[in-house]
Amino acid sequence: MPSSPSNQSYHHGSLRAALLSHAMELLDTKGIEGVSIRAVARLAGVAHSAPANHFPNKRSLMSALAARIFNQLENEVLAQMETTSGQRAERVMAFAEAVVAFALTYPHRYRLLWRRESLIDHDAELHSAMEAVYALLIGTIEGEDDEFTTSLETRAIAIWSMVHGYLIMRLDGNLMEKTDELTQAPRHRAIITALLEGIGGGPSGARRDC
Amino acid sequence: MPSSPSNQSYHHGSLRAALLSHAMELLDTKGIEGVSIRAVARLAGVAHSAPANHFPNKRSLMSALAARIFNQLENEVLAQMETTSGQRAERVMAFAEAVVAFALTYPHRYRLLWRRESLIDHDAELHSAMEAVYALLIGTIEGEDDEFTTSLETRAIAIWSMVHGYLIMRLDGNLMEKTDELTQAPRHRAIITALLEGIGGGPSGARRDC
DNA sequence: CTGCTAATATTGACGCTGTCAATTTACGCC
DNA sequence: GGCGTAAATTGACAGCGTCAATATTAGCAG
Repeated sequence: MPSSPSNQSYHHGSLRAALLSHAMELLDTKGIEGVSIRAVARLAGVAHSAPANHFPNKRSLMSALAARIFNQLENEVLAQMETTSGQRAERVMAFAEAVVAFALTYPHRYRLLWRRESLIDHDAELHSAMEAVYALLIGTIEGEDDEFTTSLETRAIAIWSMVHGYLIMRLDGNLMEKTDELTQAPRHRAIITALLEGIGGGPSGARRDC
Repeated sequence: MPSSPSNQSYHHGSLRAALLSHAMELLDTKGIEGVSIRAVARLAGVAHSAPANHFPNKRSLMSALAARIFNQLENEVLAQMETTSGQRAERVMAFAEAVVAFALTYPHRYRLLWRRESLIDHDAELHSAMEAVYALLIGTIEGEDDEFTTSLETRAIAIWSMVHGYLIMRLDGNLMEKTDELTQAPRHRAIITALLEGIGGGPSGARRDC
């Protein structure tokens, strides 16, 4: 009966799913370095070498984990964007809001997404899971006539880069600690605003919130 | 004679500097995971436990390495910015240009700078080395009257985030491969341009280069 | 110049890791 | 019912970071 995970038979039945689940648990509690094949196997109650049947090496396990995390992120972004059907700026802000919220809630999961040394270089499943999130981002800025200096794709990468760069530094506490302790959470809103309005041309508004 | 590294005496003389040098060499050739205390000691020709006298643990070694890398980056940025004494946009571009060039030349060094799990949380030397680069960035955008929607600090973090986010994804090959193979290197110029001109308000120029 | 102390390097051990090989178990299909 | 094969087990290996005990030497006090 493959549907019973706690089966005490020799064969686990659904070990692959159980391994991923325990790996996620370890990732959340102990961080990326805390995820080891042997520890995961221990949690699943199987021998240290049992995972080898489902994941040929550690990177394979971590890649499957990362793909699952990208899928979660996609769902979070989708949910957040359903609450907003407004203008381009609001849609971009909703995207950023969802990613920031996810990363701050599950910092280690978010970090793993970019830990390329721990992942398989061109894993198909992982790649398509990431592309799905990227497609959502494209959806936030396309549709209207594009007469910007930069292309649609460049602007998408710009948004993605900024959100990601901000998060990595915030999660690590670099540069941010002294600033965010004062202004609290919505700093990322100001960051996105800076991107939307530009920082090189001159004043484009009166209100300053951060 | 502490100035002779290849001294065959029992005491190395300048082991700490030699260890850092060999660690940098390993970092460049084998990546972050390739830097191990024992491998570094092997390269230096000392016992596997000799580094413990100079670095209490691995994070201490990696932090010293990262601080040295930040210092190198600071010099690169300084050199690049001396070639440009132009407007704000050109200074920002020069900063980005220097960081991008450094990261593409020494990808593993750049990656280590943000590998917080491998570094000491609040190492003083590392922190001040990073702040020095941050101060250069502040210098690129301050001076003129600030009447932007966002604060000076927010705009600095925005630039830094965008450059960093772009680089991490480009080094990893995420999202970038299919785009950069077409447009080649100067994609990051377009990214910075997007930030300078803004992406939310509407067209602000006619020329489109990427 | 002698002697002592503290710094530095060595050896050895421990538990942990990822990975491989050989073996045992049991499911499912003919 | 037997059998092939997938799945799990045990055991081993080298490499890792770290600690403890030991050996060597540099530098300074007298």
